[in-house]
Amino acid sequence: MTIREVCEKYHILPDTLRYYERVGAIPAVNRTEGGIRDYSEEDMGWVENAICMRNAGVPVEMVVSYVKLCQQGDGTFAARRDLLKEARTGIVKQMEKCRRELERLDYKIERYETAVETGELVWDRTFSEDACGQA
Amino acid sequence: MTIREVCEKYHILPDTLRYYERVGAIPAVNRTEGGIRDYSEEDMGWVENAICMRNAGVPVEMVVSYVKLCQQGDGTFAARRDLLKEARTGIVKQMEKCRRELERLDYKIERYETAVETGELVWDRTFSEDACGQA
DNA sequence: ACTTGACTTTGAGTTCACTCCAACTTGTAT
DNA sequence: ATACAAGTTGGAGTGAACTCAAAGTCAAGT
Repeated sequence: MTIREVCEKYHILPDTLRYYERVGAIPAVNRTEGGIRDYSEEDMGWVENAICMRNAGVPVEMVVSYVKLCQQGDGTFAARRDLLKEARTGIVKQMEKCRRELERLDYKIERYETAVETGELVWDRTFSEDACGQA
Repeated sequence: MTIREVCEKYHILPDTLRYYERVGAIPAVNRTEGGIRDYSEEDMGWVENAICMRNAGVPVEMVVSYVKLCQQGDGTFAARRDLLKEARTGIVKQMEKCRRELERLDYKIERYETAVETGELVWDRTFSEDACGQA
């Protein structure tokens, strides 16, 4: 599979794929005689891994660390598990922040819906005690 | 309330608060005679709003737009509602991506747990069809 | 062989959201 | 009065993650 095809499949730019490869977020990709990237099934798996982790906000540096551990062989299972657990914790934290803001937003949107009808905006609840649980 | 106190309350840096004010993510803050910021209850509400939205990954530019609409008065209820709905959509999308990656991660972590015990890593599931639903 | 378009590398540029610095002013404690 | 901490401004710097540009190479069609 050419870089173009991979990019179409995952809706990303060729430069992003090359960047991921350059920094090590994916291992070196197969090449043709002429030196052109020819993504194998395995390469695609790595690409997917990087995209999935990045989609969830996992830092590139963490993806790089994971790939490195994988390349170091079977002695790194525990380290890989720990790294993924750490990534998981970060994602859960981020989701919790989003959940709280969603609640806030839903309340506000509801108030604005009413305000659009009546012409008057009323808050019967205050948000002043903490910033979405961050205090 | 001084900038220091606000920062301690919300665990952010003074420079961040000044930055938010400068770009308009919060309206101009009350000042003392000498020109030192003295956050009122209302100012705090704006600070909280900015922090909450940012915590959920809403771009600063969107917070700025919201504040601008609020400052334009009662004629902008519908516009504000629409803006918050747009922010909401973005957050929901991000959470969905996180949810999918969490599933992936949980499966992988579970496999690694087993691998740590047995010394052998086995995938009885493939992730090759899409990148966490992004395809 | 020739054109055209896709691919290559290296390195620089961009965007976002802060974060820091320097020089100066304000407020508090002795 | 005098330190000295804490605040102020304007502007520069940083880190993360791309994204683009330039100059050249490769491959497919005519």
